[in-house]
Amino acid sequence: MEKKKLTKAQSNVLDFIEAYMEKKKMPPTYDEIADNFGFKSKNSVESHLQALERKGVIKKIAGKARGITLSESAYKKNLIPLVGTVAAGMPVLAEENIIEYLDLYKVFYTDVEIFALNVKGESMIKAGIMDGDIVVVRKQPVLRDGEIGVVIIENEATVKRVYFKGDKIILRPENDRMKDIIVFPEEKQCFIAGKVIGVIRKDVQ
Amino acid sequence: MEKKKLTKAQSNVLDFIEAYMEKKKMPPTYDEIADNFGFKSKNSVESHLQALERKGVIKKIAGKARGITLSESAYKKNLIPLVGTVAAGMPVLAEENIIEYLDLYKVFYTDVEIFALNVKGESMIKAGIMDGDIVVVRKQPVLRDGEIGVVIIENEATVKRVYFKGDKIILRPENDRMKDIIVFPEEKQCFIAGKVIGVIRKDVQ
DNA sequence: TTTAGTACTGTATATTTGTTCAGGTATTTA
DNA sequence: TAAATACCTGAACAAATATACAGTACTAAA
Repeated sequence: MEKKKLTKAQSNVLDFIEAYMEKKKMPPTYDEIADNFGFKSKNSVESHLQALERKGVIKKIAGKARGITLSESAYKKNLIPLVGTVAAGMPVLAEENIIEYLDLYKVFYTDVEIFALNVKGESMIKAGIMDGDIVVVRKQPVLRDGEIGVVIIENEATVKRVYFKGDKIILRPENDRMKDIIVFPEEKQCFIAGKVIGVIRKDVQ
Repeated sequence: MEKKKLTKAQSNVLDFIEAYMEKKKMPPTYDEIADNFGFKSKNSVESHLQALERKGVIKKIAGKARGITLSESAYKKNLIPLVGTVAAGMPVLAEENIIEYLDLYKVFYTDVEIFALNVKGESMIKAGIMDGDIVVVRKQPVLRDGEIGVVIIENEATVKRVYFKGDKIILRPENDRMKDIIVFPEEKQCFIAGKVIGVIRKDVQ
C-alpha cells in the first residue's frame, strides 16, 4: 500500500472500472477496458492494472476472468465514515477519528419487509419527526400499546403513536396543539401497516 | 417474466449467486457454483441458470465470463420502497402503491466528502435532532449565518445552529432550556467541520 | 400412459480471457 | 546524459469459462 499518486491515465482506468462495476455489477475484462480507451493491445491494460495494484487501489485475482477487485479504500466511497472525537490538528476525516463506516443499506437491514413513507405535517414533531421526513417502517400487523406506527385509514397512511382501548384505536399526535384521533375499526376501513423503526431527513434547514 | 415459483434447488442457486455477488462484487462462474453445491457437472449449473432465466430472476450474457446479472426485482432487496397513498384492499407493498425505490447510498450522495456523527444530548431537539441520532455532515470550512453545522471545539464535536457576530461565534441550541454558547476563536481552538445535511434515526421509541 | 419438467453425470469444444515476451517512443528522474 | 518510468503496439499462448450434446433417473401434470 504505497498510496502513491495515480497518473492521469491510471486514474482514468480506475474511474472506468468503478463506473463499469457500478453499472454492470461485475468487473470489466481486459478487452473491455482496452476497447473503452481505444487501446489496440491488451498489454496496455495489463500495465495499467499492475500499476494500480502496485499503488494499492485494486487487487488482481491471478488467472481469473474479470479478476479485479477494488481495494477497501475504493469501496469506502459508498460508505459514510462515522466520526467520534476529533483529535487536535488532525483532519476530521483522518482514519484515527473514524469509529466505523456506515453502510446505509445495512443501517435498516431486517429479515422482514420494510418500506418508507413521506411524512406530511407536524403532528409528530415532539417525537423528532418533522414535516418532509421519511419514516422507515417495519411491516407488521400489530403494535404494542404506545408504539409509533403507520396506520392506514381509508387509503390514507398516517404516522402516529398508537394506543388501544377496548375496541377503539387511539392515534395520538406528538404535538401539544393537536388532539387524539379516535377510530372505531368497525366503522372505518382501518388497519395497521407497520411499526416506525427509523427516520431519514434529507433536507435540514 | 413468467414469475413462476422457484424450486428449492433453484432458490438455493439464486441465493448463492446473490451472496457471492454481495461478497465478491462479481458474479460467480459455472465452476464456482458447481463446486459450492458439489455438482460434478457444469451442465447442472447451466440447467439451473436457464431455469432461473426462464423464470425471470436472472439474465445471462451469452458467452461472457461471469455473465450473470440479477434482474431488477432481485436488486430491489437492497432498496427501500417508498409508499405513497395506499389503495383499498391492496397490500401495502403492492407495486401500485410504490412511488419509488430509495437507494440509501444515493439519498446522501454528494460530490464532496460527507461524514456522520453521533448526537449526544437534547440540545437540538426543536430542530428534530434527538439524542442518539446520527447527523450526516457535508464537510466544508464555512457556514452561512444560521445554518446547522458541526463545530469542533477543543477536540469535541458539537452540533448547533451557528451565527457569526463580529469576531464571535455563537452556537445556539434548539432547546428553550439551553443557552447560547459563545466562542472566541482567538481564545479556544475551534473550527467548522461542516454543514448538517441529513439525519438518520435508527431506534424510534 | 404419455409428456413435460426437474435434477443430475460425463464428455467435448469453441470462445473468452489473462498473461507473457518482445519490441517501440516519449517523459520524467537521478 | 543515462536510467528509470509511463504508455503504447503486436503476437502468441495457456488457462478459464460457457455451452452444446448425449445420457440417466425421478416427479408431476395432462
